[in-house]
Amino acid sequence: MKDIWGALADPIRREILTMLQKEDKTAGEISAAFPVSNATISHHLKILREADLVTSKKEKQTITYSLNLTVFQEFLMQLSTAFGRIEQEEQS
Amino acid sequence: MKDIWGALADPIRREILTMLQKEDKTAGEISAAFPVSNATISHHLKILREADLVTSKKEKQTITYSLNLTVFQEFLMQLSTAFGRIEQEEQS
DNA sequence: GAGGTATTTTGAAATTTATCTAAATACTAA
DNA sequence: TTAGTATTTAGATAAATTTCAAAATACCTC
Repeated sequence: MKDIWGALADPIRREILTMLQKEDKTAGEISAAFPVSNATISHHLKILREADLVTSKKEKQTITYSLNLTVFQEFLMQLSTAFGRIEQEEQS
Repeated sequence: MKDIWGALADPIRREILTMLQKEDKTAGEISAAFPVSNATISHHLKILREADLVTSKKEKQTITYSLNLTVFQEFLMQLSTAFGRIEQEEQS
């Protein structure tokens, strides 16, 4: 459904993206990191999938999630062109 | 309250920011641009103010809103450092 | 097939958000 | 001070979102 803003509006979903930066994780591993039910995390993952911010790959029993960095960076690009280029910070 | 993500989650609020890029506008001018009541727009403006994304200045009868580009760009900076630097596009 | 683990889906409750109308505030001008 | 314009606040309702427990799906192993 491609609602990136909506997907990014929830703090749990943003944390999920952050943890996927380091490495791919299974739904169970992601779920274990938050104090909510796995049904809830599954729902958050669905929203992230629909926004194309993550991809999932079914393995034996588990489903492994990966960050779709490309989509995220395209989103950042659009934002930064829409709202003025990001300044070159050159401290030192 | 500084909830930038929350403030940016709503499409009307994002449009308000976009229209303030061109030039400052009064609450009434902003309100006139959307098919919702001015009370609703006033509420959206409050959320944008609390997120520090806009500033307001009371003039005679009107209140003029301005985009706080600095806060927006800091937000972009944080995002882009968190999720990998934005590529240097150098098409010609 | 029976049981076990991993994950998603369903359906419902709770919370939050967006919206409206009406009332309140503030200022101007006659 | 009365009337008018601009904006916000209050209170209520509607719609969307988050969450949970329980059921469903899928796959693996005995």
